[in-house]
Amino acid sequence: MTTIKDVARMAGVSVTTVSRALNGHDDVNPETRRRIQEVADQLGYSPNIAARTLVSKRSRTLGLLLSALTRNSVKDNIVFEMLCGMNDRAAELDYDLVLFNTTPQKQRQKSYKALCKERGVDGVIMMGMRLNDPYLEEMLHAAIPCVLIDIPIERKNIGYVMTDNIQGSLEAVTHLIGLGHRHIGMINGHAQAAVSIQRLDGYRQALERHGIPFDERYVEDGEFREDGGKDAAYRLLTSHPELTAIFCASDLMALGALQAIRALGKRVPEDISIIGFDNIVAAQYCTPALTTVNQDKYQMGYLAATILIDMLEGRQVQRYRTMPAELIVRASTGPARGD
Amino acid sequence: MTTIKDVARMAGVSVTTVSRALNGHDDVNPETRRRIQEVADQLGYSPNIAARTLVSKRSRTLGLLLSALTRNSVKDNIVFEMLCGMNDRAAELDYDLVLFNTTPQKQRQKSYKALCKERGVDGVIMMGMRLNDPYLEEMLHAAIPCVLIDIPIERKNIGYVMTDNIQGSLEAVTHLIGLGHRHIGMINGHAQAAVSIQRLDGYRQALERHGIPFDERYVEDGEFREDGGKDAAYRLLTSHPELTAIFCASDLMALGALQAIRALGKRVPEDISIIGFDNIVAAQYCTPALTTVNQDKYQMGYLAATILIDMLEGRQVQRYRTMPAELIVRASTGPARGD
DNA sequence: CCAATTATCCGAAACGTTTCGGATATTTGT
DNA sequence: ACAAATATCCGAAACGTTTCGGATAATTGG
Repeated sequence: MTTIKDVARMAGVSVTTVSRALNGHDDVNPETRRRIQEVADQLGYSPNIAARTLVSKRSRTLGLLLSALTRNSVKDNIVFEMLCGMNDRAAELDYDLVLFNTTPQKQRQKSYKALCKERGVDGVIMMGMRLNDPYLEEMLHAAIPCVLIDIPIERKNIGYVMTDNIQGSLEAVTHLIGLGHRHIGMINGHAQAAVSIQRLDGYRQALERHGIPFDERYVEDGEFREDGGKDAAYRLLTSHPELTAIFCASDLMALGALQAIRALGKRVPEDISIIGFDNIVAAQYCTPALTTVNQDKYQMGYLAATILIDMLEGRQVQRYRTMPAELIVRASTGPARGD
Repeated sequence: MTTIKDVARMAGVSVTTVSRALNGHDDVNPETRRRIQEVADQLGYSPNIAARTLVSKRSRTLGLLLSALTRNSVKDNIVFEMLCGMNDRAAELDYDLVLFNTTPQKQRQKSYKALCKERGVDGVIMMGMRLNDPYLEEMLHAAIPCVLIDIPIERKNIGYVMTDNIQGSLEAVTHLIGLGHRHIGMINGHAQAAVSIQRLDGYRQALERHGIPFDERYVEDGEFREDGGKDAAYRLLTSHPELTAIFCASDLMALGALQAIRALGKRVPEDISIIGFDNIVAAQYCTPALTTVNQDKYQMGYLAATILIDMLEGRQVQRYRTMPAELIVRASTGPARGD
């Protein structure tokens, strides 16, 4: 492979000058710069990133800590869409992405900071992390630029992007109430997710605004999993037969709920209305098509990369972004049955 | 960050010894090794990968060239599932993955070899590449270990993994013939995909075995896109009203075909039977649920990573793998209508 | 015309590893 | 007891960049 030395030799200048010329410093003669550029092109030179990283501490590489990139998340294209967004933006800005391999057991051995330092990434995007994840705490102290997805923490060197979950669930539940529902259950994710807290909040606010008392027995956790949603729906509907609608904090759980309802011999939406959250691909294809709250996942990934790179390159920027949610009414919601 | 020098100083040995101890070389006293390991743990030392890569030319990093990781592939979870498989396997074997950002215009400027060398990746997994992609040709000459997905090329330093597409489409079309269909159209991808060639082959073989003449006018390309499938189905059905079934080379195109058929006022499967390929998530949720040929996408990614790392670490290994395809009969296929 | 500034270039150090070649001390074989 | 083999360690070079501090030549100001 051709190195900077080859270019220097062939152009008849020192490596210093080549480096400075190619990196756009201004103490190099325009004519010299042109010649160096020509030689570099001709030789197909491109700098060795390891060497550059070693000395300059900058690698034009973003680290991705995606806890959900594993076997059982394949139905769930959320991560994928976000990844596409990040990848597109990173490509535009000429950064590369590295996927950190972080199985839970590895987390114990290797600190967050070590992970980043040894890889020499300039910054990190984190998603799918639980609020009590040890990495999260650690990250707050490490001085490494980081953008969080779905975790609203405001600190130096940290940005986040998330959907307006309160607005989203508020609209969803209001939609149900508008259809005459008064006994509305909720299948939430788990307590260690910021989105769960917010979506529950929106649910409560909607009820409150319409004078419907909040009943905590109407809320079950489904761990954001399909079978978790199925179990939760089963528990909810058998314990509280008065329920006519269920708001789910994710489409995947809503899909599970659909199964449970079918197994119980009830119909959607005639007997029970269902709303999901996320607008995953399966939501528009399942039967009945799922009414849901759309998150612009691609855009979130795109924005996360944008914010991170802006931070890295010292641009002033809005570090915290909340994207609007959008209710998408399909076939899984209808008027409340008259009991 | 703590470096190898810190460990050396604190352990009272030279950096050479620390390096050799930590890397498992055998010319170091067991007791010394233990002490060094202890100090390293205590200091939270982990080697700087850039420095290591620079000198040793090995980075424990795999490069991913995924042409399909972009906005319009979000419905298509094939790449994602494969990625999950690669990621899991890489994590098990302690490798990291880097996503090369390769927009088409960048390909022109930067050679494949330069891309790999400058990043210092040990090997590469390629997928979604067209047969006439310039990178492909280049890669055959570069001496960089590479695993191809869906491109059966047998060379030194190269492996591939793909599905048995001939068997898969053979089964699919045989299934249709078994249901009494005699006029079977095909929506293929495009000529620059090995899978298209193989799937067409399987289609022809199935017809041939049952004495049904092959009619090239029954085959249209849909470019593996949903709208492409829709257009192709429209052309096929309007030009050849005798068709009672269509075999699609991808589920995404089958989804498009479903739309076209609906728009033409026909029913699936009563008027037209449809079979897809891939078994994407949407296939099981759409209406009618799609009969399709399953590819074990996760396993393909997992295998690709396995093969590549085996090659890198000098293990003897089966470099070429063809995975069995599996016909999954759902609701989009039925007996041929009697005209 | 001389001093001061500016433009342009370069040598050498530094980044954190691995590894080659050798050095020293210890053990073995006879 | 002595040569040979072995076990254990280390110094220094090398990897390919960037950058600090300075050097030289050209230009400017008065």
